[in-house]
Amino acid sequence: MTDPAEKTAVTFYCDDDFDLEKIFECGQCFRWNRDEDGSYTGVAFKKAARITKTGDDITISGTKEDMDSVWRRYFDLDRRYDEVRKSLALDDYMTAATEYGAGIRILRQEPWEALCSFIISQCNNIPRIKGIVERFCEKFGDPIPFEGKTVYAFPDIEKTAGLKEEDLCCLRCGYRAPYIIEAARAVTEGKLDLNELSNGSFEEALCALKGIKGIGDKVANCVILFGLGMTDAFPRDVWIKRAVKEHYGCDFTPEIFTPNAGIAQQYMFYYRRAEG
DNA sequence: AAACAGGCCTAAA
DNA sequence: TTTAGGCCTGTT
Repeated sequence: MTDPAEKTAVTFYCDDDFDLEKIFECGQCFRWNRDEDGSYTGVAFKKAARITKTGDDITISGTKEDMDSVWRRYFDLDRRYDEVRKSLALDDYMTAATEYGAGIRILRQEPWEALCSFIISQCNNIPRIKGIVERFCEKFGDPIPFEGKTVYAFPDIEKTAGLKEEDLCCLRCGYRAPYIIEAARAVTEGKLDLNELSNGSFEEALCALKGIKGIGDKVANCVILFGLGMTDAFPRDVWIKRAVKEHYGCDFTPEIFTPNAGIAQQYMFYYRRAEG
């Protein structure tokens, strides 16, 4: 097999927010890993890549076609995050949060990967989530040659739908195993059209996702935000609940951040977690 | 050792 | 409609 990623790369200038560490380690994704030189390698949309930042230059391994067909959208490059931050700095707290999180971008991930990853995320910490996801990919994902090694794509929905619960025991994902399989089957059986969801409303997507056993409000909102690209979805995990309680009280509504409540949520999350 | 972790489900008020 | 307890696994 050829490995074009080793030979080519695309570099572009970015004067907007783009901090690799914050993007990949703010809790929104689980498949990017840092190397000693500060670059990150990962897989998305069946493409492996290494991404490096030098000054304001971002270099992504792969062809220009990969850049245009995958990474531009994945990294949400058509949105000005510096302007989003400004619009969200409505009070002292959000001013501090957006300054602290400057450099974050919301990744537009594959809907299925987001769905599956955030099912796994429930009641888990990030290292364990990453471990489970990685074992899932190694065991059931297509191999992709990259930089002399083999990495693995996220497993296909169809393949997952054909698995039995015991096939997933090696992941050590516990009680989430049936949820993963059920979600995949909902898609292959036509009960849930993940691609179509992004064309509909937030409410429709929320309702459709929560119709699947194992997907509640929090996971559904994560899927809508990170997988469907609806920037108003507002996942409430324990950290967000703490932050909201401490700074806004119980009459808070995320609509004050419309149309970017989900992005606001990410700044709040990242900031609150850093406080410990 | 026992409690807790980036939820969700079910049963019971 | 809200609340408690249990759930796999891993770490503290």
